[in-house]
Amino acid sequence: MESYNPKEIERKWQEVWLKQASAKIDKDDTRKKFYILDMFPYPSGTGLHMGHTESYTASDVFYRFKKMQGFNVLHPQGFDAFGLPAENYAIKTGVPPVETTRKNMENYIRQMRSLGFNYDFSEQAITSDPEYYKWTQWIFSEFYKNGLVYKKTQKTNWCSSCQTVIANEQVVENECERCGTGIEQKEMPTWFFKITDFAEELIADLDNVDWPEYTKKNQRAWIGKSEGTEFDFAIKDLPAGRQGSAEKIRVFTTRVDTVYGVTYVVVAPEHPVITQLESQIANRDEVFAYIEKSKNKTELDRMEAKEKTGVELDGIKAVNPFNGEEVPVFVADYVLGNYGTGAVMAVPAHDERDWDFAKKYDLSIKQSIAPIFVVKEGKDAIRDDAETVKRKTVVAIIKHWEEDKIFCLNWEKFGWKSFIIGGVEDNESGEEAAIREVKEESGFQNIKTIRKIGGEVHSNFYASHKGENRYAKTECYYIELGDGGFIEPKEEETKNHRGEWVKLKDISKYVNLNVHEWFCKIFENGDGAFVEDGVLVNSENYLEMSSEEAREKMTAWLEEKDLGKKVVNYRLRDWSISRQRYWGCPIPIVYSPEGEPHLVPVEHLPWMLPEDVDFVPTGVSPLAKSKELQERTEKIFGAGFTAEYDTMDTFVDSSWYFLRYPDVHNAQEFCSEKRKAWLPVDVYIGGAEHTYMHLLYARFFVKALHKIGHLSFKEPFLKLRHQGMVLDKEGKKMSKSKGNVINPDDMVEKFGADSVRMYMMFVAPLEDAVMWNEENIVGVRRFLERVWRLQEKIVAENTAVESLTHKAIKKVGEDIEAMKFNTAISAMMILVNEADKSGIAESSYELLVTILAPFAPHMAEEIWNNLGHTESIFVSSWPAYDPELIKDEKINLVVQVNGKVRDTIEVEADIAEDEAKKVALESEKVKAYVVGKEIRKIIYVKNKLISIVV
RNA sequence: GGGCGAGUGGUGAAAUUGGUAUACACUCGACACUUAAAAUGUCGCACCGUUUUCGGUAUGCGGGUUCGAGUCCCGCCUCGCCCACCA
Repeated sequence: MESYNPKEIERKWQEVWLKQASAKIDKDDTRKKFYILDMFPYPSGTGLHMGHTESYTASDVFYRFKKMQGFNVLHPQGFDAFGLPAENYAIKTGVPPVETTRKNMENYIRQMRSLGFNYDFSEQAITSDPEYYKWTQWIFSEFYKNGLVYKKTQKTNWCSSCQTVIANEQVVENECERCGTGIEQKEMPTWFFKITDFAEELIADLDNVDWPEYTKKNQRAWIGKSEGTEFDFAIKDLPAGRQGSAEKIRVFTTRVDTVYGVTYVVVAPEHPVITQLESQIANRDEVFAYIEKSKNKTELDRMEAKEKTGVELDGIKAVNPFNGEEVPVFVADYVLGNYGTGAVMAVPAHDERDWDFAKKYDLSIKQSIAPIFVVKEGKDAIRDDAETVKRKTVVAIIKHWEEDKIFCLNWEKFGWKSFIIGGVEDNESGEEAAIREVKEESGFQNIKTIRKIGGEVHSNFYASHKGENRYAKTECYYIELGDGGFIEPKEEETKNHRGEWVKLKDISKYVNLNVHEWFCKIFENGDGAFVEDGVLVNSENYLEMSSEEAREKMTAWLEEKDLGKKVVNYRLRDWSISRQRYWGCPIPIVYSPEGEPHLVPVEHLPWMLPEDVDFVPTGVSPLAKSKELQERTEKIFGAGFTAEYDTMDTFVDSSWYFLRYPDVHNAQEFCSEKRKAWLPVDVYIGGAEHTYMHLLYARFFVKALHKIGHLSFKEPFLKLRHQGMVLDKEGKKMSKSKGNVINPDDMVEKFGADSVRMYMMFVAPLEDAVMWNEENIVGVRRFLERVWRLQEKIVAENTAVESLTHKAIKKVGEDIEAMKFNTAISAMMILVNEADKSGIAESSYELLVTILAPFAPHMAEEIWNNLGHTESIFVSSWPAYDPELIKDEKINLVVQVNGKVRDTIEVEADIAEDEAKKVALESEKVKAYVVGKEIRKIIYVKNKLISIVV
């Protein structure tokens, strides 16, 4: 027999598959349909990368498996062919993008064939084909007609290097995702898709799809739903005739419960109220200088100066509707103009950003929420049968006059360790109480300094030394002693506790009561905003209410007074789709001489991308320079009409390509009703980097088309799986600059496609990172060689191998279904290792080759052929395993004594419980541990183990 | 700073979801075949002690639940990815 020669047999079978059009399916037969989809590639000049190789291998394995199971499987491929690199290449070389793209696509197809991927390339979707983008434009028109498209002049992210507008999602750390240039804000007329109309559905319907949990979570976070309250701060004392539109500032907050802690109001630099009130602002120049400066802030300024800045609007006061308090108004760029209402109520005590700002500008900080500690467990838990007594209390942290020591109380009877604590009498301030308690309880008389620490804290617990439930409101004071002047405390003060000095550095480990721990933390780390929920303080009618209840009550009050309402806000913004680029789908819009936009009617679609353009970007869209486009527009619509010169974001093209595959050649519809039966996609495989853009936009398209009535379903991808990254052997990302990029062509040349495929699938689970280490690939190559050589090790019968074969059939089938390709391969290795030693019956060998076929299709075809079959192995069906053959006759019964394995005994499978126990107890090894002891319990797990407890 | 995920031999990784931890591979070592090398095959490979047997300790660290924990609970540590003024 000839030795295994992958190069030869792979070329041979790739030609056969091509000639037989083995990837062709009858798309009108949807009886047992299955749609598995890859994320189509952008045809770049560098060709297929290893990430594609991995995910396309996974889908090819899955596709071949499903096909053998008898499904009519749609497994298409295409190209996301519009995009910047081809245009940039054109700028450099003058080669038109259409040509570059065509050449690159041919290379991709060659590469995909060389890896044995079985796609029907006569049924591609290529986004730059007029036949394809006709329908991109048609969908745009449908969205337009249904109010899902609008044009707005607004600040947009402008990349000065790419000379184009880019979407929020494409801005990374204030830099262009593609070229790394700093993003500027530029006013541009821009077309938007109203993706925010679907924000709620985009969150809710994630519950209905089988996607990785973290992908769902990230997408939910990206959409960023937040429920809160919007309400008005009136502007104080506007002179008559000045009131107009700016008599109030509307703010958005998720924490209306903190409203009594408002000490100022902040508006974003672009907030209209500033110009509306311009004449009232005393420090106009300063304010406008600030606004101008924040507009031109680059990402560098922001990174370096993390500190918040702002300017007060002198002469303007806002009125808190809850308590009538007048507070100053600031403009500051830490408030975003395009989120919420562009204005916030500032509560420094309960918001970190406001805290920082207030500290910097020395603004007042007012507590309105207190943390609350309720003891629910243990001996201090509140008791239903005890009375609750409310008390104001103080905690005093007393520092030694010379050493770094704190005076503490040890309540040995109760197990408490605390600072000095005591009640506040009527007609006594907290500070006075603290001083009095220190003198009475500690005996020390000479107080040098006293300073308040933190705010008010509430606690609810059972006070066993008093036999009552306590609801305590506690403040904390830090006291430094002047000297050791001391008067022995009265006995009643010290009967429950004993005073002791604790080293300063041990203090946080010493105190063990919740309120004391709380103050200790503030004492050690300093104060900050308390941002969690708690109970209301300093809040008039809402005292001691929980944050949650207060939010409801306060919002209801605002609604009743018509001052505000409950609202839901989303982080998600509408999708800006205009790009000032050439190599994209033209937006099917023309403008009348008056500048009114009109849709290009359907009969003129595709609205062709002109060819007579100069690619060099000037900030004006290249399409503006096309004579042909201008003439075409005027010819159809009349003199003076002009075309829209912007093209669409390429994410638009890729948001619906999966809808086209079932019916790619249809010139009348994007997909016929009949062929829509293929949809939605059953399994989608691709990189996790598409979580935020592509996957979100595609979901939006389907929801929008569903709403308009073109689709009957609401989610495009029922099951989604990500492949991990392919890294170099040191675990580093591959990049041109590091020179560690691996080219799939080289690997196929060196090891053969089947080995490359096997290695990709074997080395790690699909979703984990693959470290590409050429040393390790020999493992799967050896395996394939062994499979090959089994052709010479055929025996008449080998029941042990037959049993292993059926076990492998079961395991491989289940593992492919669950996309656990690595363990599927290891099951085949176990089988082959045994067969290599003891031979294999021809029937078993055929079964082995059949289950190997999805992974190593070329070799499988070749052996199958050598075994005398004339048809492709992929025509045969996935074998069923024989349940009788996978049953083990004997099992190893594990015997544990007190949880430790003491013996394993070979017994008949399905042994009865009594019998198993008997066998276990008869074991000499077990006896050594059991004899003379009382057996308390015996646990039996069927066909697994006996656990004896003595 | 926030969110998510992960830590198991020299390495990539398994573990039917609470039931013999380290399957399957790579590397490494020894041996066989060979004039030699490659290829191939056989054996060994978590750690410590006895070197047939056996016992003890190990899944980042520390506790807990359980007859039994890599898996569940609590508290730490380290790494990775994503997001980062979203009120």
